[in-house]
Amino acid sequence: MLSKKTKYGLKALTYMAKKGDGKTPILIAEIAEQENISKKFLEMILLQLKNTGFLGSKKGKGGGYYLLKEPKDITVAALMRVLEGPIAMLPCVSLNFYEKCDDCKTEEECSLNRVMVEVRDNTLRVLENKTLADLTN
Amino acid sequence: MLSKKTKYGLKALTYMAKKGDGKTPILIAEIAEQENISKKFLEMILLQLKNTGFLGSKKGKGGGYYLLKEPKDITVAALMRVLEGPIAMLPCVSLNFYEKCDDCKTEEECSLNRVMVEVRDNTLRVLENKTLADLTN
DNA sequence: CCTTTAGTCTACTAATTCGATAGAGTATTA
DNA sequence: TAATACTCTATCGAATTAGTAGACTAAAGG
Repeated sequence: MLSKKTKYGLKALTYMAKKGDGKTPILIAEIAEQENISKKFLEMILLQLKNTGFLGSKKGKGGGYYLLKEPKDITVAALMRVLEGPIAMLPCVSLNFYEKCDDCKTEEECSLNRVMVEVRDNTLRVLENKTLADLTN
Repeated sequence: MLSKKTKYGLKALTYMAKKGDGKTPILIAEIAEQENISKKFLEMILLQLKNTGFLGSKKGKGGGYYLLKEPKDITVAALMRVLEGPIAMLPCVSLNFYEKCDDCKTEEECSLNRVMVEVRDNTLRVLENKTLADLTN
């Protein structure tokens, strides 16, 4: 299951993609209210998305956050990796967060490895091809 | 990501499917050693799988656990639902653990709902058709 | 019948994560 | 220079995760 952080992050950026023109900043407070998200919690999430290159920000009056790329160029998979971490069900089948399992001798012998690779590929086929632009419909 | 509990449970039952004849009990200790799982932790997992109808048990000398069904009749999805809970990424798209999201007005309006349904369907297509018999290869 | 074996059950723990909040600080605008 | 709005650090309680300890019960077998 996705954490609320990931869910809120995706919903917030979808809101921004739907509403914004790409350069006019949008208030945290507005997003929080519209999407029913705790404002303080959302602050943290958007800040992280800024620090990872998805958002730009402007302080003071008329400030807020804005998307740095076009919605169609931001995949759900990329956002999930930043907010949630690995998409795969096991570390040993993760493409971006690979880690060896310490209870398996080899990955060839691991009974779960192959199935989880298959799950991962099916999941990624969806998430890599879905962008913020698709979520706004 | 799957919890270790789920991972261990799947590996343990795969071991049993590979090794057992369906009625001769297999020792917890043997599975734990062969699959590098903490014995005490595995006790708890197998007990749960007994209480949910997957395993039978026998106490005393010559005792242990045995599968109640044939490996080909136990899907990975069924095991994961018992050990891990929901397979879907959001409660509102879970077939077996459905829950309404309190931050969304309606599910039609929710930008994430449709994508997550698609992910779920793709994941289930794999997991529902994969049985313990497939894992033993 | 008594010892050994092996699953059952309850309880507890340490560490981590999750979701959220508080409040001071800083940049920007008017 | 006052108001605005993002930035940063710190903290919090609750829940979850992974694992351990130890007593209890059922069964086999000599």
